[in-house]
Amino acid sequence: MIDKIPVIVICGPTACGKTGLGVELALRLNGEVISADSMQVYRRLDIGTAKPDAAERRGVPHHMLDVAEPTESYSVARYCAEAAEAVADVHRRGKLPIIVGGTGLYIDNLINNTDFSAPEGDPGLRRELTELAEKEGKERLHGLLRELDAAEAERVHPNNVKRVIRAIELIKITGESRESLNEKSRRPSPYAPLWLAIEHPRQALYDRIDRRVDIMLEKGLEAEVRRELLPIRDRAPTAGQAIGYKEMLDYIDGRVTLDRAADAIKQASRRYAKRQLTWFRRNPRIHWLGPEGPLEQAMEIIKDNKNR
RNA sequence: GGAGGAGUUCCCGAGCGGCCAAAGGGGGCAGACUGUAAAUCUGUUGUCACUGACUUCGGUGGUCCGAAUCCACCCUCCUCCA
Repeated sequence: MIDKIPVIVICGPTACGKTGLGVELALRLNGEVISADSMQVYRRLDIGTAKPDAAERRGVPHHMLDVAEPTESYSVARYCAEAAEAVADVHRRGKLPIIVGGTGLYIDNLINNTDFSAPEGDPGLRRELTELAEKEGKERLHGLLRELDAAEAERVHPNNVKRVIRAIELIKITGESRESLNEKSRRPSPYAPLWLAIEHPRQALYDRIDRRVDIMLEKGLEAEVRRELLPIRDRAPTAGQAIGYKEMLDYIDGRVTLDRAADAIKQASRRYAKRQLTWFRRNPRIHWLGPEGPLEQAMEIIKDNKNR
């Protein structure tokens, strides 16, 4: 307990005000921000990912931004390795690591110190299995998983081809069941996290999202997409999935009007926020801050936490 | 003014006498989640005293054992002729 690295985690759905709160806390607590955002890791994808600019960062050092090229495929495993290093570095220098972001998967695995020594994907095998699913059906693919790892087949829905493939891949490469691999991946966490998240009434959150998308458009989202994504559109496996970018490409290609593209971005962002909420709500350690004066609420909780 | 066509559950849209609270899609809501996660996937979506009842398919009134589906009139919208 005594040796654990104290960290603050600020999570929550998009557009809830995480970035601002993170910076404020960093300024007050002598901290540095470690971003936990699967899309802000990409260089030059600034507007669409709502990456904080120099003004927003207010001199607070930010880590885990701009650490990959848009053409690279990124992953939880890579994030955890790099972010853990960043956290350790910040702590070593006597500063408070503040993890700020909306990618729940990344945050949880970073904090839990998950061991990602399990094998990563085998592109050849993946292609083969994808073809199998296309030619013979998802049920056939799922049946294959059932033969190899019945317990996992029980947990993964046949329609979730990505997961089915991953599970088959794991057992084919390692010979071990998913359950046993997951068991092995659990390690003690070196962190003592204080979890914070900002909650807004649903409609208020959706309004914030809409406004934010309008601002992105004003700031030049279209130009950013033309400049950064259009030239590499088929070579951006992860970055190409970002909300905002694929919708803008539809517009640039002339498939939809700008208005419709904007609506699609808002729509997708709202649905994304919903999924984030689902993810974070199941974490009982999170202290949910109301929309009014989240900074004061956060400081209060931090004080209580210290006294404990 | 005349001739056609259309009005369906939050939206789009199928249904055209019983098996219809009404296909499908969208959206909403809820959930899952360990190497693409801003991704991928699941469930649910008229009301209730919920294995049954009640209200609903533009309105009113009919036909029929029985209507979203047939008939009459009315209202609204669209296309064409004037």
